[in-house]
Amino acid sequence: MAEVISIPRQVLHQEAASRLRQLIVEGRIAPGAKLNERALAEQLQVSRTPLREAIKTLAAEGLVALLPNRGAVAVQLSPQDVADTFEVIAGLEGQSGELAAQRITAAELAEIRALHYEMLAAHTRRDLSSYYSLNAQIHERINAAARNPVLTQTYRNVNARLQALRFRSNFDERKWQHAVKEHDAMVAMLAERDAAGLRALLIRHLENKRDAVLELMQQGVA
Amino acid sequence: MAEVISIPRQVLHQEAASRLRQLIVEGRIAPGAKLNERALAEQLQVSRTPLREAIKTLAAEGLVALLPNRGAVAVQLSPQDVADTFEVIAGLEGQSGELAAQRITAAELAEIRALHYEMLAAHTRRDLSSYYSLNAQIHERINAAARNPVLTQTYRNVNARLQALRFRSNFDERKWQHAVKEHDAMVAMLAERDAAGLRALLIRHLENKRDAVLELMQQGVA
DNA sequence: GCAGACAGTTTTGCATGCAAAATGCATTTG
DNA sequence: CAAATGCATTTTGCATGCAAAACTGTCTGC
Repeated sequence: MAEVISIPRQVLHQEAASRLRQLIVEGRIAPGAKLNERALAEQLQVSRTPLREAIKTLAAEGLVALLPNRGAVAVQLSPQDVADTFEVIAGLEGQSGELAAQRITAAELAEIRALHYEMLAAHTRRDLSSYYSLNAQIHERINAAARNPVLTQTYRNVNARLQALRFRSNFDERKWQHAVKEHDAMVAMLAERDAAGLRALLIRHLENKRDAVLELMQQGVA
Repeated sequence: MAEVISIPRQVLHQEAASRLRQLIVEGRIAPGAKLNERALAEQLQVSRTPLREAIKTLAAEGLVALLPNRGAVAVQLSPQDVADTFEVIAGLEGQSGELAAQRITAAELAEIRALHYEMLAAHTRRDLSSYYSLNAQIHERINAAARNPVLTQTYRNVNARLQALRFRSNFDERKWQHAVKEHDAMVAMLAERDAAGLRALLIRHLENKRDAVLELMQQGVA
């Protein structure tokens, strides 16, 4: 007889944390929105105890803010917060690129190149959703090629706070063109194992993304 | 009549997290040691619920590891973990120095210089405890001068994992001398606002610390 | 007409109880 | 004698209950 009871793959508080993280990163819980424990617990089908543990986890990751005796809210980043966060991400990506250029294997490089071409296709089709996903994958792969799990975790953690924002950026055609060009250069520098060059390029690339996001924020789009 | 009941300055789970963090960072809970919820709750004078929330916070900070259905243990870093962590810290400190050189005020610089002289005094007296504390303070001040709260938080978070280890390093007289010299150069470069130079110096400084710590680990001292 | 007080409700924060998983230990078995 | 088995105990993970704080809306007094 087959298993009747479904086995939870993770413990509940981790499952709850994953799903809540996704809700926030995807913007389905708006920045600044209050997290009502009872309502969220019902939505996620867990009791308040594991949910509260999940909230503490996300608080440590910087995705929610805790207001003593007043619960938790999804973080709302000020333009200054966004600028600061991009500055840190730029440093982390720069380091990732620097290390990746030294440590990447041919297979990894080939995979990044393949993703890059897919991204070009998405750009040509003006398929923003695919473009965004492929873009994120390429940056993740560069990070992975640096072969430093601590760097990867730190990068992911800080990056998560920006995901909701970047979701709608790159609408400006000229900036989009420019970002694609920068990606071209990235692949070339990776192939040439140009550590310093890739580092500098990634930092500029992130500065451009920062400016694009800040501009959108000022227009009230994000 | 005066207040009879003491007002808890923070909510319990945050208080518990602070104290537990301290226990781990100071090495009073050994790396790899299991965290028994009932015993810890009694020691910290809280019930298991806020303690469990505190443990989730520290897990997100990377100070404890969660073993599903088997509780939590204080992290034990392998030499590779230590090397990876130092690599990230080096990047973060390098960036801190780079930004600090651009943004530091005269007052901040003066304070760092004062701390530096105190550190020289501690070194002359072979007062390792004071030296260690002043050393950490100087690095914190440089970080603060970078004026980026996200960078500061990220730095603190990653750095916390190493605190227990560095506690006993720098016993090697020659390396100690060299570290002090590097600190001399740091202050000079800050004064000259030499961003690139300070960045490079801090990275080298951290590489030296890394090597010292790894050496001690191999000797089984830490 | 509006600030402030007040009662009712909601919500958070914590303690406790209970089921399931893990652990320890003695006994059995090959 | 080592490995395996079974039982008792411990420990974790979660649900629930309760007190205190925060919020809401109403009413009173000026």
